[in-house]
Amino acid sequence: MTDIARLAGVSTSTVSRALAGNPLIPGPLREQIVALAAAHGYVINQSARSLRRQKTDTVGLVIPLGHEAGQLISDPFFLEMVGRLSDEITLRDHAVLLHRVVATQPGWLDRLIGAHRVDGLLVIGQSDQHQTLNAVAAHYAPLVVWGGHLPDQAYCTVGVDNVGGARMAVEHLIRTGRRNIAFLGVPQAPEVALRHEGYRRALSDAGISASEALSAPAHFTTETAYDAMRSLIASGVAFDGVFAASDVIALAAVRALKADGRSVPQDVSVVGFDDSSVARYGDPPLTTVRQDLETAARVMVDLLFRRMAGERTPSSTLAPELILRASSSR
Amino acid sequence: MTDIARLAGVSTSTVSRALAGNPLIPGPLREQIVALAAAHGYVINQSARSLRRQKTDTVGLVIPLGHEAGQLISDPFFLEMVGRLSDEITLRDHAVLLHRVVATQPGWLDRLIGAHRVDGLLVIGQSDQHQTLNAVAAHYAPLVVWGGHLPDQAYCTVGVDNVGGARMAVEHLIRTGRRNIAFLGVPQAPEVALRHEGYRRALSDAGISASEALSAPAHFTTETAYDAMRSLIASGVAFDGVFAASDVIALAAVRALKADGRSVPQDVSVVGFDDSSVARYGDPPLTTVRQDLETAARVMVDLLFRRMAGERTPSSTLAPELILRASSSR
DNA sequence: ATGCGTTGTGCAATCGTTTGCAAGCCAATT
DNA sequence: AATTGGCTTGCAAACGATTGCACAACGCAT
Repeated sequence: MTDIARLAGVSTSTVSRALAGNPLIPGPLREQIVALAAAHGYVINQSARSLRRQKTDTVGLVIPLGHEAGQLISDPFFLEMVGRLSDEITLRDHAVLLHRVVATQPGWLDRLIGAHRVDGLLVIGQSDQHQTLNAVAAHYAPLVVWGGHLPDQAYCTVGVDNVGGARMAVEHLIRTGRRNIAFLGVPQAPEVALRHEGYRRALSDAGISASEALSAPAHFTTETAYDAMRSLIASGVAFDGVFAASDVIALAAVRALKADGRSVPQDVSVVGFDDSSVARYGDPPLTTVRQDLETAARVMVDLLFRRMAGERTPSSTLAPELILRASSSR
Repeated sequence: MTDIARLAGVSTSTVSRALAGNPLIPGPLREQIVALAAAHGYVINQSARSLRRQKTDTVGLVIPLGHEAGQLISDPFFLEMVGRLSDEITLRDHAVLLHRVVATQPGWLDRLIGAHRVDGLLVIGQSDQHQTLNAVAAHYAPLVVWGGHLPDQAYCTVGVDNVGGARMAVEHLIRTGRRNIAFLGVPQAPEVALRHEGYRRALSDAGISASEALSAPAHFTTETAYDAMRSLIASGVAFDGVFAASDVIALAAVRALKADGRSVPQDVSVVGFDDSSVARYGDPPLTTVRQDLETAARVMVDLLFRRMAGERTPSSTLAPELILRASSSR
């Protein structure tokens, strides 16, 4: 900047103001300086700018992998969410800092915040970090979390009605004559716990007793889901329907069922959750509970920016939609 | 930091050194300061640190969307790549800054670099920015690009042998008796152009003349791919095989074919490219050319870090693998 | 007591911006 | 001619770390 100032015959203050579009600097001079900077390929150093302004124009995107066995960001739903959120954040002229948090030592979130690299935080999925999030929300406002809505929750969430969505899925299975319906998912993550709750309620409303033996713990990865389905089959318990906590789990389950010689949906109806890209192209195409990611991302980013501006915003719950496809019989 | 220094009864220099694990500070004192910092939730301000050290411990992940009609990061292959690269970068204690570059005004890459927010850049896909990349590589070394290997290329790339991979795909189609093979993809992106080249060579080696009428322009999005397939069908040209430049395109093509009453693979064999997550679960599961993303990500990050350390590394080409599934007949 | 390493610490400059405050300039008013 | 006020512009102080250099303290040999 010093160079540009010398070239333009003014001080760095003037250059700084000109580049910031400050109306104190008269139009012609401002344009001349901007042109000069462009010609010399000068770009403002963001570290210095951030330090001085105490803001970074950057949003942190956090993917907690606390309860996951796998080490990587693999679920297509999460990845689509990353894409959607990035688009939305970029639209607002902010940069995106991606954080993949796996070894969740206590204080990881505070450290993220303390580093002052971001002006706000978007957390994709609560994982098993509900307490941490609650504690942090007490002193850090610009934080929006994608996930389930819990009763004792102090932070701002956006998410679909998981209980209602699960209910729609299971009621659909019951309506099409299924009685022994299995659940696939680990309830550590609140979203999954809520989906399990919806599953139980739908069953009990229909007068069906939910057997514990019908729930198998499957993480959000193909491998554990496949294994969970295999061991459910091996356990010998009878079932004619499966409600999975995600599409990836559902598709892995379909694969395991086929490997066992059962056909979908004739022998077993399968319903997933998310309606991520894989669901539509699945074999068979997957009946699933759609979460509208485009809206979700827009709402999350909107809430975050309002929080960054000092507003206190409430949580927001979106309506899920049941998408009927071939993996469940009519 | 001043506070911690006061509390510990030392100067900020000492605190800085203690926190950095500098052996100048004797063990016991160092531990005491570290403990004090932890107890007070003190975290080093990264803007200040970056400014002073002139490095950010951050890698930029760039997704150029120059030639794409759509506005967002949607292709699952790109997203999987983002996930894989993030994992690999995090493993090396660096942060990830995600850049989605859509309106590619000239100089966008220089502006990215000039802002000094990252120590190195990973570009996912050349898009139509080959010239830009070439120009920048002349003065900016820490840059690794995923994409096709071009003859006049000054920057470091990692990518599969696109010509060879496409050849394998098309030869497989020919071997199984297909003669009229269509190509789906826009050749603006070098990867796609190279795949088209492999397609042409395989045909001419088999003594089949490649008709221009068999190539349809499809972008990396479901919609344009679907439309491209529909208009190819509408054009009335006869074909019994399709080689698509990506899995997303291939699956959209399958959908369009089914909508027209043709069955896959009986009437038309379809082969994709990428082996992204959707391919395996497709209906029917997709024969495709696999790009090993795990290796790819590791190689890219490894090369980038060597370049950041000052080494001059050459480009690297990975071997593609043909994955046979049900979308093509044997 | 002096000299000389060795070790541990702090001073102060520096990284590249932004911005409050003051001052210079010029025209208009008294 | 002096005062006022509006525009422009620059000075210099932050922002919060890191680090070269100097110096203090200490033990030990002379």
